Amino acid sequence: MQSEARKKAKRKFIDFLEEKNLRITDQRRIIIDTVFDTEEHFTADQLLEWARQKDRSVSRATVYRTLPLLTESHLVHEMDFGKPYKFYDPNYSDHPNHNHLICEDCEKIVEFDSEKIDSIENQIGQKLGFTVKSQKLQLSATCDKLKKNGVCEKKACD
Amino acid sequence: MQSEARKKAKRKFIDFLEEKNLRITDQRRIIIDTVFDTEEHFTADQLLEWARQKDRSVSRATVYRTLPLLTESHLVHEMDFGKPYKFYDPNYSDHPNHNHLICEDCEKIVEFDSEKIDSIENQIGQKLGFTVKSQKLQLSATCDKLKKNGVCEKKACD
DNA sequence: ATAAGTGCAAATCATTTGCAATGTC
DNA sequence: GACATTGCAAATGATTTGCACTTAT
Repeated sequence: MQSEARKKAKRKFIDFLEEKNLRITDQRRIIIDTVFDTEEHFTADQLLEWARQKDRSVSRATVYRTLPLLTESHLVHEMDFGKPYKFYDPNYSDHPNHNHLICEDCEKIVEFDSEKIDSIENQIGQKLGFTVKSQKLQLSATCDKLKKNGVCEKKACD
Repeated sequence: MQSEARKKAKRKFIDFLEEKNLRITDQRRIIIDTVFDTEEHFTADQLLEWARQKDRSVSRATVYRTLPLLTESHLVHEMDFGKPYKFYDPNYSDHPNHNHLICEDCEKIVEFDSEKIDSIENQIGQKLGFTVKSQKLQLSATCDKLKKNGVCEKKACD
């Protein structure tokens, strides 16, 4: 699909590593490929699993050590939905202004843009005496389809 | 200040417990008093500390077992700011539509209302096929005062 | 009496870290 | 070769839970 954007993101991350004098190892390459070949949001655990499918040499520690680099480079966005683990979003550099809705029934995460909200946020920050660095608008919701059909798209819900 | 609202909140929580046939113990009374006598946002650990100042018989386990009851009653709001521990807000029932800004420098949490955002959120949910159950708009920001004066209100920042 | 509540200590579970070995530049 | 990076296993730290005892109703 959008392999162009993904290739660009990979290159940008490699550049980021080089600028910081960090090394491009096999494991990092595999993690990068995994991250930017999916459009889905993922957890550290999922990323580990996917990466190890490509190459067993990737360890949990390396995943956990690479994730902060990915977020620091602003190519991946870290998100907290009140669950005991974090979610990561590889689409961030494409549309940095997007927000998220998580379905309480199936944990599906849906992205949406909203510039309107962005401008309100900055107004609010100003009024309070802060400079807004980042915003997270997170909606928890229940799926309308579920109520009608008894199932979500992603998987069965109870 | 607003001891009326606080008294009401305490009573509501007692009612909540009674309706669920749960018991009103000394420890719970102390926790309730602690929670609704502050207007600050707090963590489980802070609540434990404050409660134990009033009465050493309160244990960490009881705090952790009471917190879910408080949030279930909708009198206290649980919040996640991407830190490894949760924050709780005892002002929730007063203005259920408020959102939060957290200062990255000193962890100070500031509340603000915004009905504008609420209505946008519901529109978005509808468009996507979800019924919005709850929303969290969280801004991370840096303190303007800090930049000028080199200190935040709450404590020194680096 | 009985079912709920308590403290304690042990268990969980995501994430982090120390260390000795290995790989990159 | 210097220094970053790795996997492993152990550590961390917030939260949860099993259990035997205690208490509210």
